[in-house]
Amino acid sequence: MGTLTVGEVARESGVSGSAVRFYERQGLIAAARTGGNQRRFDPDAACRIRVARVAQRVGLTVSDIRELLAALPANPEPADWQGLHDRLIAEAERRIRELHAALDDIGSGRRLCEL
Amino acid sequence: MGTLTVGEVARESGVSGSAVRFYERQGLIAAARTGGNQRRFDPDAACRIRVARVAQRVGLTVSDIRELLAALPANPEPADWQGLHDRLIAEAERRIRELHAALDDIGSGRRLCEL
DNA sequence: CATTGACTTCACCATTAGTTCAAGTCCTAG
DNA sequence: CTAGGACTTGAACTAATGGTGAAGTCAATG
Repeated sequence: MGTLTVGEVARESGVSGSAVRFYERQGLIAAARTGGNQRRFDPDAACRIRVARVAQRVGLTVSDIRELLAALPANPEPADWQGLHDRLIAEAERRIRELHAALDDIGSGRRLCEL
Repeated sequence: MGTLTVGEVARESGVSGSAVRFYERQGLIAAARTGGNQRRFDPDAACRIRVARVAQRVGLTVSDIRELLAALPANPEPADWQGLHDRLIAEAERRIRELHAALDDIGSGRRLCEL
């Protein structure tokens, strides 16, 4: 069920070990424990972290991402990941529209500063 | 020189009084003091705050904005404000490009999650 | 068995952008 | 002159995203 250590997941996903533990505390990834209380992750942990990192670039908070990932079923199929991708894309496009709106407000110029 | 109180600037700019004081501490706006140690702002304070708020929507931090505003001369002319607008626009476009890059990475799909 | 590296928890540090609170002071209108 | 609202300070608190260090435990290897 869980075979990867913190260090292995960290290397595979490109984040620090402390970040891996942080993501577990935050519920983005789940870990089983060995008899000696060490974390053992499923192979999809690194994948979830990679998705989480992209989601962060899009502007989602960790708790947004927790909810996003919570929507995934136990053994996600490609279609499930696709749905997640679609949501991320929609979100990114929303942020882009916001920036365009800010651009418009800047362009409106004097209304900001009628001195 | 300075006639507006904290509350007046707050109303004119649409931010809270505590935010106005915060922005003064951070050097986004300047205040003279009355004999009784109360702040009195120039009429352009609200304008600077409005610009600052748009800049935040674009993703700049308060200290970025301090530097941006510090570049303004004492009595800014329209051209000075225009230069500032141009910088904000360039920055917004940069952020939009970053989001598009994130979109591309999401689109690359399976590379994120080759399960 | 002993070493070594990886792991554990817990708690504190940093940053950003403010907000809230308490206790006290100022200013203006009546 | 006095009441009330607006103002002052500084410190503590918030949320988000981790980083760091101490003290101790586990696991694999020679």
